[in-house]
Amino acid sequence: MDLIRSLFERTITLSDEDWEMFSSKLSRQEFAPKAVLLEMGQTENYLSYIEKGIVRFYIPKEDNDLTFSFSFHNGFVSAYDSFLSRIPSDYRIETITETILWRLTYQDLQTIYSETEAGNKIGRFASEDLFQKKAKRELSFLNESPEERYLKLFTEQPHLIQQIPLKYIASYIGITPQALSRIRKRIS
Amino acid sequence: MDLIRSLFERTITLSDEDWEMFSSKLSRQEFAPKAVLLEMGQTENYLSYIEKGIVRFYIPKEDNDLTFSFSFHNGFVSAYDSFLSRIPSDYRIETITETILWRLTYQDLQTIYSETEAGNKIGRFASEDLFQKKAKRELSFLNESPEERYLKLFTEQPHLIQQIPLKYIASYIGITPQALSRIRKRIS
DNA sequence: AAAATCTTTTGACCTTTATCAAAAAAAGAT
DNA sequence: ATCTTTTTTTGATAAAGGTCAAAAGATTTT
Repeated sequence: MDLIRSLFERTITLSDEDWEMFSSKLSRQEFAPKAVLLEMGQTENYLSYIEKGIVRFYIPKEDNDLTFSFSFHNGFVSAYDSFLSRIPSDYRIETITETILWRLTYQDLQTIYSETEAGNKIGRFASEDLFQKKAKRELSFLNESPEERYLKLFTEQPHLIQQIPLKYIASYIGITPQALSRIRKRIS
Repeated sequence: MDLIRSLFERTITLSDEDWEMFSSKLSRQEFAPKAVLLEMGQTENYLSYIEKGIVRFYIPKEDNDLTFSFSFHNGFVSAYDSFLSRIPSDYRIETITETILWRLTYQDLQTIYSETEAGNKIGRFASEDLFQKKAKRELSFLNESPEERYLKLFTEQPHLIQQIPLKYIASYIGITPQALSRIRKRIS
């Protein structure tokens, strides 16, 4: 729990009362591998912090799912667009490995927004952070070839490649598993 | 000015005092076509609302610029990542057509954040909005072919295709001008 | 209006990825 | 440990986009 606080306090300073109020709303939950955290068509009700584990975001497809994002240890999980807009999610969220989350419900977050000074600040930081990640990814699609995207993943997050099935990574990069297999062959 | 207020109030309700405080910081400025709003390497100092005009975000390249975003009439302009992080921007922002902006400086926004209740709320909404746009774009890269992306632009924002040079649109879609030209031929 | 510059199109050829199909390898279940 | 299922690799072919080069069309400048 203190871990979470120290994480936040890298960017935001919270008063003890605000922290008390905030942390009292968090609930800890464990999940097995391949547990569904949010089903497609459901409205996201949680904003969760990952204590441990790997989570995958994807649109289920007949043959090959469209995996568009991962979240890790120390990151956040939420179908944030659905969470914000209260519109059903058009994708599914699932654990890959065993995962431990600290969850905050939409209602509780609204309470935090309205009752604490720091609430909107937290919401603003979370959104700013998420925005910056997506902005980076946009440039990677425009600027880099699939091969470069893979190499970057490989060098920047090697643990990732070891724990996540390649077909998910292929999808995340924007190519077929066959093409990724050939890229790997080429660069090895 | 009232236009801006009514725009905000679609999502956020401001008290008259907060609005007074907020709007007093906005300054109106006009720009000619191809005016540089932010040079690469400079730290973004503005968050601006577009009253009129079209704006292009791009990384200058030897032969062909990498255009990754546009903003229009009623939208916002800012190298928001640089604005947030206070790190120099690695891209340039330029008008395409004659443009009128309402600008807010970083310092003034910080003042608004600290002095008004609504400040963080505004910041949160702006970030949430920007996040959702990038998230949509991420899926369009993974889900759609360049041809589909062009057709979507063409049907959803036809005015855009008339006013923006095709080579910028090609870059935005993620292909060369030659490839876009052939796509246009194919589907016409 | 003519010259100069920039944008868009076209052609030929090459590289990369998609697709269909199947084998090999790895992981999970009994 | 063996069988079953899933994941990864390999092969062959086709489609799409990239690249180099140049022509045609627009726009801007003088």
